[in-house]
Amino acid sequence: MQPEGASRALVMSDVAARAGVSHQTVSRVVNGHPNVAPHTRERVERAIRELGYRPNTAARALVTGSTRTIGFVAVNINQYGPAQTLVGLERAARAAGYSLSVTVLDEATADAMHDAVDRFLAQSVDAVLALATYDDAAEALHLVHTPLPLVTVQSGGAVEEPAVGVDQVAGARLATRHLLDLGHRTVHHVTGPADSQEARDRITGWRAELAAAGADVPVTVYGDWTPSSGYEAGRLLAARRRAGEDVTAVFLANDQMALGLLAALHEEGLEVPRDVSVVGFDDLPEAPYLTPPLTTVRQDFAELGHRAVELVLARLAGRELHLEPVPPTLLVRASTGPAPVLAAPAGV
Amino acid sequence: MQPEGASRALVMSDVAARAGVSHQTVSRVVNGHPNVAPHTRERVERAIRELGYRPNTAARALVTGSTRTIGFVAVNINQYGPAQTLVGLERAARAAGYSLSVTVLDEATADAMHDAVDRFLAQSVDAVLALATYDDAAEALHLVHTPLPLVTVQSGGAVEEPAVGVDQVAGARLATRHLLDLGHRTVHHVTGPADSQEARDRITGWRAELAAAGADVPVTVYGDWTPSSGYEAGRLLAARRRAGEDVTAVFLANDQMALGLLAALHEEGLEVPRDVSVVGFDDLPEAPYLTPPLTTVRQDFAELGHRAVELVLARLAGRELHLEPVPPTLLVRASTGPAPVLAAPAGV
DNA sequence: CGCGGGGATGTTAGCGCTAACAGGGACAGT
DNA sequence: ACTGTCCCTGTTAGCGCTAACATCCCCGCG
Repeated sequence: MQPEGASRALVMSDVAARAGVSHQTVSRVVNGHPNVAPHTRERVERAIRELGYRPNTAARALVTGSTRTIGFVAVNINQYGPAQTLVGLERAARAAGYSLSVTVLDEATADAMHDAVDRFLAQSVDAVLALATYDDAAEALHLVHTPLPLVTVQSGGAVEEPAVGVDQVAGARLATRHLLDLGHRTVHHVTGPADSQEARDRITGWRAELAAAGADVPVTVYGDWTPSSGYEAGRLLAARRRAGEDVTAVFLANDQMALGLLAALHEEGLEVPRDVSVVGFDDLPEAPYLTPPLTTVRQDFAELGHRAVELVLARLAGRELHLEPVPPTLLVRASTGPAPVLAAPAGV
Repeated sequence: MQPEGASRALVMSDVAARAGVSHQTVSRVVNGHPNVAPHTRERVERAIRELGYRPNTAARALVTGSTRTIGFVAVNINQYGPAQTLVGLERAARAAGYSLSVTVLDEATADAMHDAVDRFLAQSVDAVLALATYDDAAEALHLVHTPLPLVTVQSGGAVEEPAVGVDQVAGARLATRHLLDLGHRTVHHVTGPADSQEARDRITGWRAELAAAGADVPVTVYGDWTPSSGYEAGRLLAARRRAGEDVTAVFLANDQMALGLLAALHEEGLEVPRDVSVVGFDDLPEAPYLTPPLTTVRQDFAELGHRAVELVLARLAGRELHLEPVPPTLLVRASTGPAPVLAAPAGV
């Protein structure tokens, strides 16, 4: 299919010679220009196939000014969400004929962010995608001035740049609604770190859903995404429960904390979901394998990537485009169940 | 520092005009050529700074044939290891003045792999890095013929291409040794999937260390990286223990399985590390937060990335270079302790 | 004092491609 | 039959840069 011996790189005129046309006609065929006779087009296409020709991107970029490359900058890629976002973005970019150049920042300072964007500029990428879930990253992004089209991902409305994201508020409402629907009188919430827009949005959603149902809004339990903080939250909530509080349902801002909470509840002799129902957020690969399998909220990273790239393409074409946030989905597993009929005044 | 108004892209002759030299002299300064008078060099550098000039990479790539970009292809980036590898690679590439173009494959077929490498070729990257821990990916890589320098990462010797990796065998020996040193008479092993070279290497290391210590080699328990399989392994090992087998120490091929095993042992009424000591592999971010905090083996991904890029640079320069695998380290936490003094004939 | 040599700089020719313009043939309308 | 038009194809001129060659000047040496 492709010539193995890399004797000399093929160029357009090699194809032209073989097809008996000028190199410009080859260019027209390659770029899908309309005014080429079907017969000619076919011959050129055959020559391209037979030779295994590929246009040189550097030459193309030099004359068109476009590299068909998108830069992606993120601060933290260890976490499941960011890693999945990268995957979704890459896939969507590839589908649109773009490749993704990735930079992972060590720290979310304006300097580091500026450096990254600057490097992208030097690389002459066509646009920059930035993941900015944390406030410092979002702020740093604000301070970066660049002629490059910039699209932020998952910044949750913290920036006015064109942005795409998953609807965190809706996700939190979904989780909370599910628990209320199961008959729980209220839902406790273990938050993520305060400097994360996503964490704040999840609090907002949880609160909104409780308010809509007329349920009590319990004091939040602070967490920081780590299983350790989930564990602590579990101890705390168990204590509150012993003190007579109505702790039968807990919604945690991520699955890792749910993992810790599950362990703590187990140690406290509370059974999930018989005594307490638990919902997480993220749908980690291990979520179905926890004991019990975790009910959680899944974000559609493929769709997120798709919309991000769509937005980039729109900006590149000079179109204004406003995209709605991606709706998340609830995955009901075994960690949630009907509210226990404890000292509740009203039974079924 | 940098002109905000992107009126028109600056080119070399703009700098040349300002510095009162020819564009070629500017080129020489930019590329650090020796024969430029200090005085001239200084003037040119000042002009570059004042104007905020940046060489056009496309033009440069066109004439030099090098894009200073490395392609990275991986099949699975969701897992902790691969994601960290990406981060390490990017950092090292950036430090060496290269940028990383990433492709994530949906499936490890030869076709998909070929496609990815082909796209890199079209993009005229300087080299390709491939993550091939699974056999199918490694095989696919074998079938790909390309003029591009190719370096594989974490393939564990399954490919003869120049490769870098973490020493999985050594890691497994470290874990096993640690348990034996604590006085355990033997160590049980929960494996990873059979089609993973890493998983096989860990079995090899575990077996080698047991053999070196003259300890019994118990039948392995099959796992597949998932917490679920770890949970099953926990049930199985607890049963074996009840049947009189000497199950006081378990080494699992990854932390996720350890997570499942921990849950199973807890359910079985076995306490870790009093009854059973547990060691994982990977040092997941949640490892320190499990109950109990997990003793595990950490791979140095920064160093891995560094060596991978070093190898790429060597190949690019035509140098032969053989790099030793990166040694992993053992992190002792609370999940391991001295062997219980059960029905053992010899006590302390 | 003339000449050779080497360091500093300038000039020229592409790298492979696309855009803009030029040309040529076929067809329709008069 | 002639002209205008449209479609197809070819020719030419760069895109911004680096490599190779040309030039110039200054210095040291015979």
